Amino acid sequence: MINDVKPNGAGRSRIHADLLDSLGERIASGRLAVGEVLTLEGITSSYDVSRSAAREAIRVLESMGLVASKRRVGITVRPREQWNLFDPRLIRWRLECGDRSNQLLSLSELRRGFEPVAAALAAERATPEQNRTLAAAVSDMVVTGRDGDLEPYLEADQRFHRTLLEASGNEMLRALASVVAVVLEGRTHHDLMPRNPNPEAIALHDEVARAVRQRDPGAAEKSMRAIIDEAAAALAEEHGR
Amino acid sequence: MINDVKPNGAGRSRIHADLLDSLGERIASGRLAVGEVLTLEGITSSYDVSRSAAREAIRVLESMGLVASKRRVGITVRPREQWNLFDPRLIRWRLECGDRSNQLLSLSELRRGFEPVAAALAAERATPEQNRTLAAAVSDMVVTGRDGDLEPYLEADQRFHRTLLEASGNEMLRALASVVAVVLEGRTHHDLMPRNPNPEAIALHDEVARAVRQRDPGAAEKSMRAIIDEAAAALAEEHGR
DNA sequence: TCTGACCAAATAGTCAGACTTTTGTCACGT
DNA sequence: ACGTGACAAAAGTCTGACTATTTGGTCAGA
Repeated sequence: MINDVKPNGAGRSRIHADLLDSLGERIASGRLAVGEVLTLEGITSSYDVSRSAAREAIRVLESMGLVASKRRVGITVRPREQWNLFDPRLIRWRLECGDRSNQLLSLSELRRGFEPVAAALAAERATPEQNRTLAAAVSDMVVTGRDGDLEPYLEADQRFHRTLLEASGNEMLRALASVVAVVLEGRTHHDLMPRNPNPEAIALHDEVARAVRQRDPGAAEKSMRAIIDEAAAALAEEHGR
Repeated sequence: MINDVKPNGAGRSRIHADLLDSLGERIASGRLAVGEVLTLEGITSSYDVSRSAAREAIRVLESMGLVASKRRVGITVRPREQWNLFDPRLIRWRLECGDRSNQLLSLSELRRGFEPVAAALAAERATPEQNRTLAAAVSDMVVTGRDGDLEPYLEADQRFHRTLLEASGNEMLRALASVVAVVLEGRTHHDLMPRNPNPEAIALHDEVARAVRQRDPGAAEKSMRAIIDEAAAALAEEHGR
């Protein structure tokens, strides 16, 4: 009996969510190794859930590319190359255990690609409302950053990036907002942030907001690239010590 | 009774796959509008499948952010901003109907972000084996492109981009290979390609391959950007006429 | 008439058990 | 060695029951 699931609180559909979370995290962390084989029977008995609950969880994991189900064989953990790494849940699982900094490193490389492009597009398309939101977010980052209030700072930071990606007017870029949010969250919640946010980083956010407001795609793109590089450098430093 | 599902061939788990496909496509195409409400009961009776099958399909759609399920109210189609647009299946559904060119346009903007970065990274990290694969893919593109063999050309094109993304050594970038593959596939299978591939585009692929081989990240990045721009321009032209 | 408490119906969530289909394995005969 | 056929294991599917939650309405009282 695997005592991995959270207590069945007064919440909604806990069984499915808990089972999914537990299995997903076990796979993401490698505790269930690639190639390992499960059976529905095994899951129902070790987690003490019904067959339907187990099947539904497996179907979701299958849709994320984490497992493959075959008759007469069972449920096999698929090789990592087949995982759908952009699923926010999988990202969260991977951050919660195992290769945390690994994940954050690859995410940073990726952000270096798409956030500058998003900034450039936003400079062409942002609405006045979005510009106001960006300015407000930067302002909040300044205050909370100075006081060392990490939670509100995180919220403002997320708001900044989400707004910028939305302002790009590109649905796919906007969809990456949840990914970026998870990354920022993971960075502060897993002690990969300096206790006080770097004032330089905040200044760069301000530069981006200003460039977007002034419809200067080139400058927006450049400053955004600087933000990512700063974040990557900070991450490397925290990781190194 | 909605006669939307493919005939139950000799395949494996047809019921689930067909139901999921049908529902997913109906939602992606907008035939099931945002905010519309389904019930399990309705699904089981209109598709003539069991409750379990319906539940499993809904659970997967839920995990993609396409629907939300609530007691006493039913299964609601969620607003598009909440969809997980990076799920390869959703991309395919959206290409198969409705906003095909819309989707391809946003994908192009996105590719403009990450493929150049991938090319630059590949120039630093590609193995000799990968360089060989890139060269072979370009060679195949030249011959099949000259003869107008669109299917083999597509295959070589996909191979090129997949290899490049893999060579970036970044797992997230590699994961985008399936996205790019679907896009390339959609472009040729939906008459959004010129009958004969543009020789200039092929030359650009060759430039990228050479820059990667010569460990020149800047050149690789630049040429890759040119590829994307060429593709976007071609797409706009095909779309425009 | 408004307010609040309570009740009933609708609907998803969960479970248990049966049957069907596919497929890997192994024993058997050639 | 090489088919080949029987067996069994496992997922796939279906059905029906029960549970839990939430909505919406009803009714008593102020």
